[in-house]
This record gives sequence, structure tokens and C-alpha cells, in this order.
Amino acid sequence: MPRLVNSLAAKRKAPQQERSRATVEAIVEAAGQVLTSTGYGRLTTTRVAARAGVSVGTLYQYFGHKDDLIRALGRKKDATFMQAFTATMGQAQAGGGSLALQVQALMSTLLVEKAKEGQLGVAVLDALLEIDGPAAHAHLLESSRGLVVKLLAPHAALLPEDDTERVAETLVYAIDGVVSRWVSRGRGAGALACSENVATLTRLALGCLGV
Amino acid sequence: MPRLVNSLAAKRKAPQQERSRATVEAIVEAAGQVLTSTGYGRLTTTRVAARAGVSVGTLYQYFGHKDDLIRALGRKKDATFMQAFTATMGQAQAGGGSLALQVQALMSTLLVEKAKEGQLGVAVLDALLEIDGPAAHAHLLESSRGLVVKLLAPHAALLPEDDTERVAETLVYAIDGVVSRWVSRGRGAGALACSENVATLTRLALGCLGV
Amino acid sequence: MPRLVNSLAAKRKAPQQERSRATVEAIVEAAGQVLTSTGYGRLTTTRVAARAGVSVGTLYQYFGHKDDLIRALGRKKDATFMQAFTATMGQAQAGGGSLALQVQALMSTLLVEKAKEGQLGVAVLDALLEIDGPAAHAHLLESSRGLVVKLLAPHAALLPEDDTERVAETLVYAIDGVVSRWVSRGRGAGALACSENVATLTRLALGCLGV
Amino acid sequence: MPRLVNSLAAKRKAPQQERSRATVEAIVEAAGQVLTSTGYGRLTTTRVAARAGVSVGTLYQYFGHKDDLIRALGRKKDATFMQAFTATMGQAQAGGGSLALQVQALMSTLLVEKAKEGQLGVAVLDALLEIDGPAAHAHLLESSRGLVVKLLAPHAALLPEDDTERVAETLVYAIDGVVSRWVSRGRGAGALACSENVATLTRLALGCLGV
DNA sequence: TATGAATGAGTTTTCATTCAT
DNA sequence: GATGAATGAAAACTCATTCAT
Repeated sequence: MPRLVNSLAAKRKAPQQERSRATVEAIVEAAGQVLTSTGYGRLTTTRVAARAGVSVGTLYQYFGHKDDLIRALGRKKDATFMQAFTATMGQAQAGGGSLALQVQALMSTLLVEKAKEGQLGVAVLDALLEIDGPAAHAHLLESSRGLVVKLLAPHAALLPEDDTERVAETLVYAIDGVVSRWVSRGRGAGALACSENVATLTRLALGCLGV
Repeated sequence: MPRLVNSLAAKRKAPQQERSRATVEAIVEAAGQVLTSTGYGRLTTTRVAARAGVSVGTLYQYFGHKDDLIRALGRKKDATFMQAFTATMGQAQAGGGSLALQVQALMSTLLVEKAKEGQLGVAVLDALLEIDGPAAHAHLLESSRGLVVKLLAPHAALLPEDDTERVAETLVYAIDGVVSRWVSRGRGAGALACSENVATLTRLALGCLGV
Repeated sequence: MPRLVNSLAAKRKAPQQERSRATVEAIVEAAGQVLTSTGYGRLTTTRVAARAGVSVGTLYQYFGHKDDLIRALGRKKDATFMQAFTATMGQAQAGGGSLALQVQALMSTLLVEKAKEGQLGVAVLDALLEIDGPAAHAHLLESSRGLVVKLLAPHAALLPEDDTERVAETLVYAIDGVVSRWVSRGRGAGALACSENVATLTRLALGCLGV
Repeated sequence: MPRLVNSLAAKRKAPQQERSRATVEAIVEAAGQVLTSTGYGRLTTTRVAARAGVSVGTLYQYFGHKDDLIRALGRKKDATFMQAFTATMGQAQAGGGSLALQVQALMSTLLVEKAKEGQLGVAVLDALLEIDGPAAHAHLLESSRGLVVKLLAPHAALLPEDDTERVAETLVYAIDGVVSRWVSRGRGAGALACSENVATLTRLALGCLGV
């Protein structure tokens, strides 16, 4: 019999009972812990299963490939982050303050969220980078850039007549570069969102925008 | 900042004859090629040896561990980069132009060098990140921050009375974040050091400095 | 980094030293033993390696896939068989006896060779069937059919005006069906090539040819 | 010939209600489909259950082991086949035609039935071979040989004074060898029972009988 | 009876590293 | 110094089978 193509997509089974939903949750949680403490290179499915208190078989019932663990982690993280970020932006725009104030609010939220993510955030991103290559950033970047553009729109008059898209991209990359290193270095979680860091980031952003 | 550079990882045996030096050179070169084309996860010592045209045994005569290959690559890259960068800085400071001009010259050199490194640059950094964790950045960062501080010293009057160290750090991280993504995305090598990018980076830097 | 396609073909390494040639030999031998005694379904690479007295790693240095073991076995068997069979046919045609005598000589050789192969012969064929599907038979069949056609050519006058190709095919299948069951049932090796069996097969063949 | 039929392998629990019977039927049917399309190596109990529209648990309620699925398939197939074959033989003997005509009728039925079985027939046999070893053939062979002996009895006068048992055996094996390869090769179902094939088989059989 | 979640031993395959020649 | 054969622990992934609900 010739080898059949292993249908990758259809592999993952969606949990149908309450019990299994908890299991899946535990696995993702465990994956996060293992990823943070040992890095993707040392993350093994066996280890994750053990930490989650289930057998490897169970893990593979829900995550057909090792990579899927990471992707799940990524999806979860992105969702949480974007939700918080979008909320803040809604408030900021509704409040109608100056661009500087809006940026400051956003940077604050950014740092608070990143602080919540902790090392896990960077770890997941690094892992995704290894799995999916540069494409891994694409998704997050798109969303972020969209937000930035939306943020700047009402303030177009104040800004230099630049290519907004390009500026947004640069901004996102720069901020991300700074924040991820800060997180990597990892002092206490509280320290990250301190007012000093918010100020630094705000100034960086405004400088980058040419304001 | 703790001293993180693992000095144990040095070459197992220093090449003493001309032929040996060529061999080592070939191995490092091969490691770079394999790393770039397949990523650290797929880099095997056997493959590197094969590409270098030697046997694994020979490879292990000079590099006691797989990681040493990457570290050698990192050292080589850093040396090249810092040399070019330092040179430019010397000229810029000797020339005595405005801060803006000096920064622009440096950004130009930065991009030119990164373009030369190409994908290899990012690949090496990613690999080091996986091997040594966040500490991998430390060394390069130290050097860079030193340079920035040195650059800013003569212009202290122009600058806001900030914590220069802190600003330097932010600057380095931000620039690095932007550039590494640009490189990752990888359009043609020539495109990277285009005047538009130099301008963007220069403005980012100056904005970050509060000028 | 995106997944690279695993180059299947380039996997197997040809043994270059004397030592390794013996190793390869031992592995193939062991594969044959394991296959015969446990069947393909129970044949594991670990078991083969153990029986061969080498480590799995060594096995995989020469046989990139489990299947390759079986294919090697098949090639070896086919070569041995075809050599003996062709030789007999050469002699038979040179000797110039009647078709009946020639067929008898060939059937005798066939049974002698199959007896030498023993259970291994059937086991290999079954395994190949599972690996490659019906295509597995194709190769052997082609060769055999060629021989039959060549055998019949000089005797065309005696034969009914049939589609020789078709008859040859039927003949090969029928003989193979009978012999493989005889072998499967496996009484002592000596019994297989007994004159009675030779007679039965000869009569079958001639009957099939319409003589 | 030793008694080989493993009677332990019977169903774990006999279906007692109508609904159960339908379930069992569906499972066996599904097993056949999976076996045909993926081969025994890729047949998993889960897949069979899914295809049958029941859960694995249910499957195991009726089939205590994976193998039992295959054995059930085998029993079903044999029953169908023997029924048709016996019927034809009854008619043939009642009709009282020549041996040649009787054989022809039987060969026709044989091909028609094998065509109905299609790939499933070979697949089941292969699977049984893997499960039970050569013994798998024994049962079918016994029945077939019995039929052949019964067929020949009235015509004993016409036949050479051979060991009828032995001839019957050879005949069955030879026919089976030819037909199974034809089926394996699998051209359209209609083609198998074409008159040309019937003729070939008939001649083979008669030749084998020495008529 | 039916369900499907959970299990874990077992399989294939890889690769850093050693060492006899 | 160089070679490449050999090693074997470790990792990803599968699947027959059980059992609580």
C-alpha cells in the first residue's frame, strides 16, 4: 500500500466534554510553563504532558504536532493582548485628549500587558519565529500597525506629511525591540510598567512620529 | 551587568599551522552557510563538516561542542561589525559635524554592515539566543552602549538632562528592533542601506535622544 | 525556519571501509532473520539492529528507512534467483532438448532455489507487497515473463497460436501461486525440490502452455 | 492438516437486539472500507469506528481485538464465496455436462465472485496472512479442495490415475495465484470475469488435471 | 449499552559525540 | 592530524485498549 499523506489539519480533535476542556487548558498552561523555563529547544511533548499531569497520548489527542502547542499559546497571548490594547485605544480616542496623552495611555497598557505576559511573551515569540520563520511576526505586526494608523488618523494635521504606513511600522518595531529586551532582562514584574519606562516609551514613540 | 561571556567555550585546540587555520576557517564558513540556509534547528555537525569538506572528527578537533561553532560565528560577526562601526565613529568625531550628521553617518554604516551580514546576522543572533538565552545580547549591547555614550559626550549641552546610560540603552534596543526586522523580511541586500532607511533610522535616533 | 523536505534518496551512505561493509552485511542478514521469524508487522529497526549486534544508529547510517531494509533483502534475493535461473535456462537452450525437458530443468532449478530461500522468500515478498503495493510484484514478474517468452520462442511451432505474452503471465502467476504456498507450508527444505513436486510443476506448466 | 481455525476469536458478545445487529454490520462494513482504502497497516480501530459512525468503545463491545474485525471480514467473505460456488457446482453436476463445461462454469462463477469482492478480497487475505500467518489460507483451502475432489469424483475414469488430493491442491493454488494477481492489478471490475479470462483459467485447470 | 477521554508502551528516526584505525 | 564508523540516549508521534460517566 502506498503511503498516504498524513492529513495535518484534521488531526486536532475539539474537546467535546467538560472534562476534556479542562485537560486542554492544563496542557496549554503546562506548555507555557515549560517554554518559559526551558526554551523551545528543550521543550518536549513528554515534558509538557508530564507537567500537565496527563499522558503524551492525551496531549496528542488535542495537539497533533508539537508546534500546535506553541501556536495555541500564541493565539491565546495575542487575543489577550489585543483585547486590552484595543480597549485602551477606544477609551483614549473617546476621551479625546492630546496625541501625547493618548500615546502615553497606550504605552502604559502595553507595558502592563507585557508585564502580565512576562517571560512567556518573549519565549512564545521566539518559538514562533523558529517554527514559522519571519512570517510569525507578520500577523501581530499587521494588527498593531492597523491600530497605530487608526490612532494617528485624527491627528494628521499635527504630523509631518510622511508615509504613515511606514512610520507606523517603524514605530511598532522600535517599541517592540525595546520592550522585548526589557522583558528578557526580566527584573520584577512590577518594575516593567513603572512610570519611568512609560515615559521613555512615550518619548520614543513621539520622537519617532516626528512630533 | 554580570559578566556573561562563557570563556570555556573557546576553541579546543588552537590551530598552529597554516593548513589548520584554513581548515578552521572553512568550518566556520560552512557553519554560517548551513545556519543561514537551514536554521539552527537543522544544523548538524555532520552537515557542517560535509559542507566544509572535512570529516566530523576533524571538526571536533577544533570545536569541542556544536555550540562553539555558533559562538565562533558570533565572535567573528561582532568583530567585523564593531570594527566598521568604530571606524566610522572615529571619522565622524574627528570631522566634528553636527550630532545629526554624525548619527546619520553611523546609521548608514550600520545598515551597510547589516546588509553585508545579511540573513546570517539574524540567524546567528537567533541561534545564540537559543543557546545562551537573553545573555546572548548582553555582550553586543555593552559594546554598543559604550559607543553611544562616547558619541553623546561632546554634545551633552544639546541634550536634555537625562540619564544618558538609559537613553543609550533604549536607543540601541529600538534601532536593533527595527533593523533586525528589516533584515528578517529580507528584500535585496542593496535595498537595506537605501537613503530612505538611513533617514528613518536617523530620525528615530534623534527623536529618541530628544533632539 | 520553514520545514525542509527530507531528502530521502541521499540518505543512505555507501560503506567506504572494509569494516562497514561487514556491518551492512550483518544488518541485512539480521533483517532477514527477524523478518522470517516475526513477520514484517513485528519487525522493528531496534530488533534488527540488536540481532545484528549493532546499534540502531549504525543501522540508520546505511538504511535511511525501515523499508530500505526490506528492499535490500528483495534485491539480494532477486539477484540470486535470477542468476541461477538464467544459468539453467542458458544450459537448457544450449543442450537443445525438448520443451518438456527444458521446462523440467527449469522447474527443478526453481524449486531448488526457492528451497534455499526458504520462508525468507515468501516473507520478503509479502513485506514488499505491504510496502510498495502490487507494484512490488511488477519487477520480478517482468523479468520472469521475459525469460518465459525467450524460452518459448524456439518452440513456437509446437504451441497453439496464442498470445504468448498472456500465456507467459498466466504461467508465472500459477507457478508462483503453487510454489509459494508449498513454501509457506514449509516442510523440510529438502522436500520442496523432490522429484514429485518437479513433476507436478512441469505438468502444470506444460498444461498451461497447451502442450 | 491440523485444525487451525481459531475459535476463540469469535465475537465478544453476540448482538441480541435488532439495533445491535445493525451496529455490528456497520462496523464490519466500515472495516472493509478502511481495509481496502488504507491497508491493514493503516487500519486503526478508531478509524473504523468513526467510519461506522460509532465510538471506539462500542466497537470493542463487539470485537474484543482489532484482529477480530479482520477475521469477521474473512468469515463473511468466505461464506459468500462458498455459497455461490457451491450453488454453481450443484447446478453443474445436476446438469451433467462434460468436465470441461463444468469447470468452465465454475471458473466463471469464481471470477464473477472475485470481481464482486474486488480489492477487498485480496486485502482481507493479505491481512489475515499477517495476522495468522500461512494458516490463514488453510481454511479456505480445505473447503476448496473438498469441492474439487467432489467435482472430480464422477469423472475419475477420464483422469490419469493421480493422487487426486494432490492434484486438487495444486489446482486450487494455481488458480488462486493467477486470480489474485489479476485482482491486485485491478482493472475495472467488469473486465475480470470476461470470457477470455474464463477461457484462460479453464484451460489452466484442465491442463493441470491432465485432461 | 454507548461514549469518548485517557493511557503508555512501543516505534521510527535523529544527531552530538567518541574513538579505533 | 584526519577519518568515518559506531554509539545510544532522546525525541516525536501512534494506537490498541480500558473505563468512568
